[in-house]
Amino acid sequence: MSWKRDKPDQPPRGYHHGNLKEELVRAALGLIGEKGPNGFTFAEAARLAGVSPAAPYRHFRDRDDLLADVATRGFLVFEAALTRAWDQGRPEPEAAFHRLGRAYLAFAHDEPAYYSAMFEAGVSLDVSPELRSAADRAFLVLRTASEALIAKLPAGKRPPSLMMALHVWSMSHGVAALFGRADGGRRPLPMSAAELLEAGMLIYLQGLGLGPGAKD
Amino acid sequence: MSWKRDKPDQPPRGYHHGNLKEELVRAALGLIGEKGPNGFTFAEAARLAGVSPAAPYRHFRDRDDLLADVATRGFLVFEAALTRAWDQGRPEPEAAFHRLGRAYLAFAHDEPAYYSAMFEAGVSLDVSPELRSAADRAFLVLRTASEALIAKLPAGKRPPSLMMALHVWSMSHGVAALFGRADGGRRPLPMSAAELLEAGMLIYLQGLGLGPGAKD
DNA sequence: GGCGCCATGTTAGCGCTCGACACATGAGCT
DNA sequence: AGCTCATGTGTCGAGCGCTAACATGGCGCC
Repeated sequence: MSWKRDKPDQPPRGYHHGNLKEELVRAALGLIGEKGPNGFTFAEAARLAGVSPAAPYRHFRDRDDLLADVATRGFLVFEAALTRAWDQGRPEPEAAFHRLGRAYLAFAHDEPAYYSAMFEAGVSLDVSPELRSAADRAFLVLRTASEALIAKLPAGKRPPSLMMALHVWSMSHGVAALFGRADGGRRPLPMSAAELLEAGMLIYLQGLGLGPGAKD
Repeated sequence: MSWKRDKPDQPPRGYHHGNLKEELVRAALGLIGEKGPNGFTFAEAARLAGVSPAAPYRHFRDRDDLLADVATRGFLVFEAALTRAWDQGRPEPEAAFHRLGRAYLAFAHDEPAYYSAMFEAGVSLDVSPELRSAADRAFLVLRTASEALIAKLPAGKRPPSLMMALHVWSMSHGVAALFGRADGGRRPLPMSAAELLEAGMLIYLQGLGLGPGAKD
């Protein structure tokens, strides 16, 4: 009845929606962004898309399946943002590296819905190969950047690039999760999350021997 | 551990449970540990406690209120664990500091239910003053440890202890959230989460000038 | 062009949880 | 003893996840 068309001015669509899957994903994104990954409801997404509560099951096995799809798309967007920020390490790896950190936080801040689905919804990476592959590709950007920085160290003092990438990811994720959300009711800080992360990364790089006054 | 009431051979209790609030919290802990912070259900906790589905509402305003209570208790346990690990910086701050990091991960690993409620359930710290206060006291341990380490630096090179504590917390939380859970279906690592965090902290401290070969 | 398949949508319905009532019980106080 | 009130019970309505059976119409096939 009422889910037919909330907006009566919308052009009436036929029996078939034609693009329901996309619209469900967008509805889910909006709901997750508004009310968190748990406030999102299958039935409400259907309502937003203007279809009956059972229609989504034609496109997603269940609620988790939709969530996993959102997370997969999130990782794709994430990877694109990170890749753009890294820009193959131009003009120099250090500057590009700090752009990467800012891009990480910017993504968590500007795309809270994606970020929630990716890291906070409890979706296992194993539910679909596409999800894992998308997550792996996003991580690969961090790894590539870490390798480029490590290459500037003398051969004897190079840490494993995988470990460095994991450190970078951990710190970025920690800052984003604890302090980086849009005033999510967490702790007030004397500095912005971006500044906090940048300072932390500078100290970490210094510890690796990649400080500002490091000689290569 | 036989707090379950579903055993029919249990001595029947009277109309009043007598300790329902505590038992609900323990039931919630068990459920969160088993099925994640969302798999936990108010009615099921009541069932585990052997009371009717409506009884919990006499003790908790709603589901979130119970979750917040669990989180508050979690922070108390967390603070105790961290305080014990730090042990006032004995015998020397560096060793105590690394104990602290291991304690952080051990807590995330050994008490996944508490950790979920504290950091992953989306509970805002503002829902109750006790929760915020408990979280603040746990953080204070990290801050105290950071101050003790910073004091070993020459006066001109001391970073703000708040910032350092935030860095420590961020990295610990990042490692715990991304890799520290009990094989929760995340990414396989070439090293344990504890080793990863310890290595990261060593590099970070090195960057601050607190490395193994630092002179004080 | 006509026909039929089947992807996509709808309705109906089951079992569940959340949360709200009114009501029952009995522990502790006076 | 008798009162009182915190605590537990029974029951209800609304909403959600998900399934099964049915309706529609776009598209390929002859």
